[in-house]
Order: sequence, then structure tokens, then C-alpha cells
Amino acid sequence: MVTNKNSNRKRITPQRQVILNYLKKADCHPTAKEVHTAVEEDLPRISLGTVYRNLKELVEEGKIQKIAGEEVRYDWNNSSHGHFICKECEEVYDISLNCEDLIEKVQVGEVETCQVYFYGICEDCKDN
Amino acid sequence: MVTNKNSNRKRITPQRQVILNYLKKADCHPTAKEVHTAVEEDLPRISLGTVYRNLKELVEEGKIQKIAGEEVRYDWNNSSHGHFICKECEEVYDISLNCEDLIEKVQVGEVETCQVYFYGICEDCKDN
DNA sequence: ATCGGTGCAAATCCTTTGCATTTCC
DNA sequence: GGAAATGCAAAGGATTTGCACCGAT
Repeated sequence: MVTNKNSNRKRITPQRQVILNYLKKADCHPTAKEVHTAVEEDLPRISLGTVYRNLKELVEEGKIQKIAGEEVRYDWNNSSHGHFICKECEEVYDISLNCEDLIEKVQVGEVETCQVYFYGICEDCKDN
Repeated sequence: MVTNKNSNRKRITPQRQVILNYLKKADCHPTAKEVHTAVEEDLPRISLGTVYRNLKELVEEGKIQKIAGEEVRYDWNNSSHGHFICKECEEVYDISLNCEDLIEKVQVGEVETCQVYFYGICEDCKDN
């Protein structure tokens, strides 16, 4: 089930490439639909289904992160960080933190990825 | 937006009561559908829509937690803790940890709730 | 020629919602 | 009595999937 390096099963398609590149450059946390809209500029014929398929695989490969807030969003940057999600405007902010300390506490299994979510009202919304 | 003690707007219905009691007693992390199936024993006519409505309100009141893993699950226990989610069997384990330390790092807004997820393979699955 | 990936559209699944009815204060 | 909650069924939205076709090895 694990991808075998010797097998040339997985292809790097332009679609996959464009999606990953977009997520790398984007300093936001787009939804699948937003990714689709964005990559359509480069690949006008790309379908939403393909975007979903590629996002799923990129997550499984660990190249991107899936953020499960009120809406599902995606994030490049597999470095250790959390997310603050504003209940008001639904904006997502990156929060740098060290997950290693947390992972140490886990005994029930081997941790592959760690995600931290903070929910609240962001400063911008509080000021209004 | 905060529930006003003087207003008698919110009713404590048997449905709400049964749902909350079930979550309190259950030492698992049920999905909405599982909650529905469970409470049907006490309230045979309860609808899935009502379960969703009540779960949503209980989350907003802070009485229960919504766990957004691969599937959405619910959890009583508002004490500070995280969840380990097994990629293989999808079992959810409680991980006790102190969120306060994490919350201190957040500058972008006031944190109301904090959730920590660990993904990996649990010991049970690894042994097989 | 083959086999994985794609586009398209239909199907599926989860959750929300409208509305008539019931329930509780 | 009247607001709020319910049950039911329909609607909505996000994601997945089946299938014929395309493209790279």
C-alpha cells in the first residue's frame, strides 16, 4: 500500500504541480473550491473532481495539511504550526508553536501529524 | 449573544437532556448519527434533525466539544484535552494536556476554545 | 498498448432548513 | 396563548465516484 520508489505508478501531472505550487505561494488557507478557481487560471479545463483527488493525495503524502475548521481548508507548510480560526469572519491565522512537546505526551500510538486549533474572535473583529 | 439568565428563551427539552446525558455517560466520541441511534432508545420518535440542532447548541453553549477529524464527532468533557485519531481504525483517544500553555502564544485574538489533534496509527492497529 | 490521471456528470453523504404541529412556560 | 422546539421531508452543499477518453511511458 505504501508508494514504492521503484514503481513508477504515481505520475506528476501538470494539475498536481499547479495545485501544489499555488498552495506554496498562497499565503492564505483556501478551500477546495478556492483552489479550483485559482488554478483554473493556469489550467482552464481542470475539474473540481481532479482538484479534490489531488488535494487528497497531497495530504496523504504529507505535502500539505488539511485544516478542519467550520469549512475544510488546505495549507502548504508542514512545519510545526497551529491555526487560529475566527468565529466571526472565519479568517484563519497561522500560529507558530512547537508540536514536539505535545507529541511527547501521546502514549496510545505513534503520531505522524499534529494539528492545533484555536477558536475565538480575532482582533480585527473585536475592534468593530 | 450570551444567554441571559433573566430571559426564559431557551428551553430544556427532554431531547436536549437525553442527548447531553448520553454524551456524559458515553466514554466514546460518537458521530451525530451514533448519538441519534443511541438516544432513540429513550426517545423513539426523535429525529436526526433535532439531534443536529441540539448538538449545535450544546457546542455553542460550550457544554460539549465538536471534534472535526475525518468524521465529525462529539465529546462531553470540557476539560483541557486533545485527541489522537487513528488513521487505520478511526478510533479516537483522549490525550490529557494543558492548553493554557499553548493559548498564551496566541496574539491574533482571544482564544475561547483550543483543540489539539494527533493523527497516526494506534498501538492496537500497529500490532496487527 | 497500457495504465494512471483527467473531465464530466451523476451519485452519495452529511447537515441544514421550511413548515405544520406539539410542547412547555 | 405564544414563543420555542420538534418531526418530517425536502433542500443544500461538499465530496466522491463511475466511466469514457487522453497522454505519457
